[in-house]
Amino acid sequence: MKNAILIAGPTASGKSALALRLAQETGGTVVNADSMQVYGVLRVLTARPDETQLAAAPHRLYGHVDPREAYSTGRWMRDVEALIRSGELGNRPAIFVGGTGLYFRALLEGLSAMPEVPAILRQRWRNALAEHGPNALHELLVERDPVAAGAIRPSDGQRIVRAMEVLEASGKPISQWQKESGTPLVEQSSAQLMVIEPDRTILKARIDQRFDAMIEEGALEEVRAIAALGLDDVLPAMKAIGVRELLAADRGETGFDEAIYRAKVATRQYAKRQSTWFRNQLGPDWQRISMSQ
RNA sequence: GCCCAGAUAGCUCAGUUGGUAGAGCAGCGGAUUGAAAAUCCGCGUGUCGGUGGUUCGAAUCCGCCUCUGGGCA
Repeated sequence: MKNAILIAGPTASGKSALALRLAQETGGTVVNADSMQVYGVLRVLTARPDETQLAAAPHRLYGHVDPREAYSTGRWMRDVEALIRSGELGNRPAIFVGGTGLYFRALLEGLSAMPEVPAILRQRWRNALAEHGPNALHELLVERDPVAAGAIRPSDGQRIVRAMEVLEASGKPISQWQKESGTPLVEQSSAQLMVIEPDRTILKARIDQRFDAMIEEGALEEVRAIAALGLDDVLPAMKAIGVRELLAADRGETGFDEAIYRAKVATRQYAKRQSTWFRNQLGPDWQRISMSQ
């Protein structure tokens, strides 16, 4: 698609507000590019737009996924593609906003067309990882896909498992798949690319303040609600920052002050990883904004 | 006022019989192609409270001072 606006930035950098403003100015649609805000739970804890904000401009791909499901970059790309094809965006700009660097890369460069891996296979390799550890699986990968093995550290269990399951599901090494670039969904030359790069000290203050506000808005109740679903801890929705920390406190394993501190630290560390991605992975075409508002 | 115990990295602490110091957490840098709020890699950032002494050499031993905690008054 043409004339898209992309807004990347670490958590709590004020990007959602900027996206909303641009949507109102242009009549465009805000499209979520955040891997956690897709889930239909944890509205407060994932800082998903509230009713008022949703009413102020069209928003898409927010909270549309059941937390029992494991969403993925591939599914997000298919959702975006379906949205574009539906024609509902019209000729007003789509404003992609979020903190997931990989989503932006996929949008601009496409994702290799690897086939869906059957759930049974996925589970088998995950079990193998749990049982034998990453190093043993890496040795296997060295034999079966030496190129991928060379690029993946022997300690990186998650990527090793991905390489093994793709190979087994498709009969083709993941290193081969990755050479075949996919189809971009956004035409970069016509797009406006913005990344917010806030000062660390200011961002820390904003993170602390925002988490306190989340607690006041009912983050604990949200976490209790998701716990009541009895989901497996490995599901992405259960990995949202604050879930583990607040649940531990709710069970009496830690104090709430401790849980809040831990969650703030985890958010800060996440923001740092995001900043590293944006700093080094986004190309020179991105406009770097020191701080919006 | 007296007695005792502390004072070492941003925080909590370790440091054998003297050889200019190291863990965890925090922090910083990096990787990143369907779990990415995930996963993984690298880095110690220091007036060892201050001062004088003993010693070739002091975080370590001795004196004095300062601060903190506890006890006795």
